[in-house]
Amino acid sequence: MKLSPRIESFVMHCGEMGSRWGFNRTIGQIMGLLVMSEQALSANEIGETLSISRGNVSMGIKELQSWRLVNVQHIAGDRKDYYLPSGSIWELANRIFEERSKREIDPTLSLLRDSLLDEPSNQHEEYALQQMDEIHDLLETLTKWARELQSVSPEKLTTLMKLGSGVVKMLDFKDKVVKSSKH
Amino acid sequence: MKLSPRIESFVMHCGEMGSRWGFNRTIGQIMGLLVMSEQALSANEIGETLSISRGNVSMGIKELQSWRLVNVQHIAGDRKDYYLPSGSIWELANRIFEERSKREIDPTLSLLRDSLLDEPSNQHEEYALQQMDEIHDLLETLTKWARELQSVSPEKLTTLMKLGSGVVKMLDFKDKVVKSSKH
DNA sequence: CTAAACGTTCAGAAATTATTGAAAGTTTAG
DNA sequence: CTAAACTTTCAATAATTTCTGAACGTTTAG
Repeated sequence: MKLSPRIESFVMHCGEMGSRWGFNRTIGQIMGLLVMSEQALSANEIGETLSISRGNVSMGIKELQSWRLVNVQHIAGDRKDYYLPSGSIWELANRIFEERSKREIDPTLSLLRDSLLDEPSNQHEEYALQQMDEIHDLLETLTKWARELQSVSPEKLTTLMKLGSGVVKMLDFKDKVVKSSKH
Repeated sequence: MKLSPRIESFVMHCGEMGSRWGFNRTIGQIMGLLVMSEQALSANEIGETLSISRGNVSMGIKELQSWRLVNVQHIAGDRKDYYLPSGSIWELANRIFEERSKREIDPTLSLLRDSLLDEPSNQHEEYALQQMDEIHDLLETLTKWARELQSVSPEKLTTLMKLGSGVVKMLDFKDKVVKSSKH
């Protein structure tokens, strides 16, 4: 499949950014390609378009499935697997976010939880544990916040995001209302 | 410098997580070590404690400085540079967040902006550009949100975070108040 | 001025990660 | 059952990233 220059440069960009987004070049390219394509693509089409081996496509798709970013589609009378993004751009971003906190935050949180069970045993540990405790708190708050936002409907989330720092003004507003109702 | 088992395992964990957080093992370890240490450390102390070469420490510190995560401290009558984290845990997390969006989002945003200037030139591009546009929107909203939250004071941000999905209930609350005031 | 005590750089070596392609596994049409 | 059309796996290889240590630069004490 030949890509237009513009689409090709987007796909290649996804490759370059791949490792920053948490996967590797090939996987970035595959995802970029699938997102750009209106039809689901077969493994062969993907491999030919990106000039990568059949085996590599298979591994890449497997990884993307573990991130819940692609789904398989079957076409009646055709034995091939056709791959497509598992949802809208919004949903994909959400999954990446979720999956990344699982990989980047959860392990640390669990280490810190264990580590903080015992009392400090000397001067150095006193300070170190204090620091660990702060990190622990921060991460707990972050994941709690993230988890709760996951359960909010996309529309409300959009409203919230569009509001930006207006959220803070709203906080003040609520404070005022609550206070004045106490009088 | 000999570390207690608990501190050592935290530092090693930072090493393992390093690449997931956007840097590499050594850099993760150095940062972990500095965060655990009440006193600023010299390059030699860092290298000896972590068993890494002098050159590697130098490069690691340089990288951490480019992330604005460590500062240098000088002690009168001592020629050595002493390194320490550039702020509280909260501030460090903030900087990592900021720096990562710079590296993970900005380049894509700029590619998309350019790419979306011209009209689609065929059927495939029509769909592809629509997708690019959605990604563009999402990233713009995200960065705007992030930028605005950066300008909010830590205390208010803490209140906001502790509130969690309560924020959404507040949205409803505001709606109600606004609506009822229209009667 | 010299030597010691630092920090920095960078070419080559080592370690890690990604990729290929051949072999093996699976499914289905005939 | 067999062959064809697929997918998956994995050992070997290639590419990339990280690390070392020697060479070099700078500053200052004596």
